[in-house]
Amino acid sequence: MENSYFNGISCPNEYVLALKDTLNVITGKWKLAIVTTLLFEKKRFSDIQRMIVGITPRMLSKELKELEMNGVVVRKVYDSTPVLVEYELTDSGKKLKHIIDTLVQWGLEHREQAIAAFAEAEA
Amino acid sequence: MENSYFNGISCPNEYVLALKDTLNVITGKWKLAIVTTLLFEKKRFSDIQRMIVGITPRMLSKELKELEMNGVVVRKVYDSTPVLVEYELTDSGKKLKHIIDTLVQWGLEHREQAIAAFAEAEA
DNA sequence: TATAGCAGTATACAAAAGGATACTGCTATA
DNA sequence: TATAGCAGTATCCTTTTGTATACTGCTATA
Repeated sequence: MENSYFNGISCPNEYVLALKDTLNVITGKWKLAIVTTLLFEKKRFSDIQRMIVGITPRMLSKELKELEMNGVVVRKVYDSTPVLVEYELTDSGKKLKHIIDTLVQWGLEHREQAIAAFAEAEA
Repeated sequence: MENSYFNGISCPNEYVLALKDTLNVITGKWKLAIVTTLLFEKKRFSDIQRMIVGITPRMLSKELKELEMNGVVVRKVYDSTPVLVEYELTDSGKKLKHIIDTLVQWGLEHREQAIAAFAEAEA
């Protein structure tokens, strides 16, 4: 396994790429919101739009395409009339729950300390 | 504990805020790079700048201020001559290692599947 | 036949994030 | 006394990200 230098620290190349991949998937204003609604169950475009308050169809379309490109979501088209489209998480997508939990956990543990630090920095 | 609606899903208000806090800390082009270099040991401004290839002093300064505001980093000024400034992770900051590990882990597990999905979406 | 819903796209714009470059005041060292 | 290093700041610009608004083609239902 080859190593690369990330911030002067030698570490496996894959680690750096893996980190970038993950960040790619979870950053973006609506990405985690979309993933969260889909964790429950697969949904249609208009369902998602209704559940996520404030999202425009343009952004929903864009984010869904990126999630699909990244293998987090699959778009299923049923050729009924009228056409039915459903968005569903892949296995990888479902595993994002663990990441979300970890992020929430850190946030909870950190919250009080952060508030204190912020108050101090303000003063 | 009060609940709020996140994407139409009822969940504790704190969870949503906690998630936002964490995302605030880890998003930004250089945030995790800075945290990673500091995980090793505390460092001076110019040390960090040397280790993170490509970062400008402007961005480093900006990101460090935000990390400090968020209680992830502490800025220590020793009034020697010339003045010595050191940046160090707080306890919360050190705990970000767990998040980074989780992100890398997901990325590694996901990588092969993602590549396949991408190839398919292209075709 | 008019209306509403589905699944989006198109165009234009505003805001946020990040980059390039130059500069500051300080001091230790050659 | 000139130079280099420390710890940044200031100004301007480009790129990326996200918003607003209108529109498309299709079809089921009233």
